[in-house]
Order: sequence, then C-alpha cells, then structure tokens
Amino acid sequence: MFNTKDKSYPIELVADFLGVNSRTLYYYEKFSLVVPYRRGRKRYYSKQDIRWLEYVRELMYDQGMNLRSIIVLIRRRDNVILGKCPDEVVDCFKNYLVKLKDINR
Amino acid sequence: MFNTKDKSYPIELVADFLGVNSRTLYYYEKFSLVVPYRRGRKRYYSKQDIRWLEYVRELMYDQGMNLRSIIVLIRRRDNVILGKCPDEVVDCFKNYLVKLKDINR
DNA sequence: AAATATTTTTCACTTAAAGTGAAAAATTCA
DNA sequence: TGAATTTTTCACTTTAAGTGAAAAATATTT
Repeated sequence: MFNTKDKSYPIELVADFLGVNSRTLYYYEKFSLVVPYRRGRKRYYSKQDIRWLEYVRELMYDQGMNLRSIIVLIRRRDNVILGKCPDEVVDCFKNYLVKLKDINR
Repeated sequence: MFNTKDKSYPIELVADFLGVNSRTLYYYEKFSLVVPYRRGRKRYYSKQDIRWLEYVRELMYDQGMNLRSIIVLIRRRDNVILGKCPDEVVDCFKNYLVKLKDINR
C-alpha cells in the first residue's frame, strides 16, 4: 500500500528534475523499471522512485548500460544491484521490489 | 604467458562455431572483451576464450544485455558475473582476467 | 622468391533499442 | 462546462552493435 506520508510528485516535475522527457518515464514503465503510484490514471512518484530513477540514469548514462541489463540486474538483485550501491538507493530498490511484487499479484 | 598445452583456434573457426561474423570478434577485442593469444598478428583463441564468448553471447542474445553492461559487470566482477554463472565459465572468466591483467601491464 | 591463400583492417552500411516531438484522446480541475 | 493537464499513439532521430566488401598486410605453398 502507498504510504501517504510520502510526498509524491507528478510526472512532469520528476522528468524535469531528472532531465528527461516525460515520455521516457512512460517508456521505463513499460518495462516495469519504475512503478509510480496511480490515483485514477494520474501518476505520482515518490522520493524513493526518484532516487531509484537517478541510479538507473547513472547506470545508463555514466556507465552506458542498457535497460535490459538493468532488468537482468534486478533479477540477480541480491548480489548485483545491492552490491555496490549507496545505502539510500538500496532502500529505494527494496521499496521498488515490494511495489513490483504487489503489481504482479 | 600463453599455455602451449591449450589448443588454440583461428578466428574464422571460432566465429563459425559461435555463429557470428569474425568482424564481431575483432569488435569485441576493441573493448577488451576477449583477448586472444597472438603469434605475430594472427589470433588464436583458447577453449576458455570460446566458453567465455559463449557466455557473453548468452548474456547479450538471451538476456538482451549490451557490451557496456558486460564491461561494467566485469569491473564488479566478484559478486556479479561469478555469482550466477556455471562453474566452468567462472574458470574461463578468471583466466580471462589474468590475461587482461597481463595486457595492462 | 613468387604466387596463392589467409588474415587483418578500414569504410560505409544496416538494424534495433532508447529516446523524443507533436498532436489527438482522455482525464482532471476550477 | 471549459481550460488545463495528463496520457497515449505515431512517427521520427540517434547511437551501439554488427556486417559486407574490398584493400592492405601477412602467412603459406610450390
């Protein structure tokens, strides 16, 4: 369940913050790379989502990884993603996995 | 130093075996993804090279990963590549790392 | 050594994933 | 209801990965 204490941000704002097009976030969602909270059709991104996305962007742009690889990393999560990544991102990631689980159920 | 007990195979044969163009192997070499033994200019691939390449191809074609990601995985080698990968590939990989080290020295 | 075959290298092209722009459709909100 | 925002669709751009063809270099055979 969505934690209402979390402030949540509309897509346009998040996209601006990350320096990407909002279409990119829709695109990521197709691959379940991020799963924003929905009220009706509208999407709300939590701070955790945003941190998670920052990390994804870093992997893609600083390191040159592709989406598929990140998805593979997610599957091999325990020793990969969590291995070399700042603690706060680990938290985001765990949170993200919980969301994912909810959705696939 | 190259272990002469290793049988070694010319590029064309390896490419055929893997079902790729030999140009692809040259291309991989640019990224140090594989480092064949050279006698003069000619390249010789060991069985280990071949197994390593098979694994790389699997990551790329079955999983959809890209070269850059595999390079990132190599950097984070200990808990990533070696984590979920058949034992014999682990051996190849270690061998490959040794070669890489030789080259950068 | 000369001729022939093989390997390496270079250049330009193809393909597919990632991302974006524009605009129509749907939804929200004032 | 009407204006504004968000979502969705379509088509386009860009870049990494890979390939074809041919020239250059090297190796092999006679």
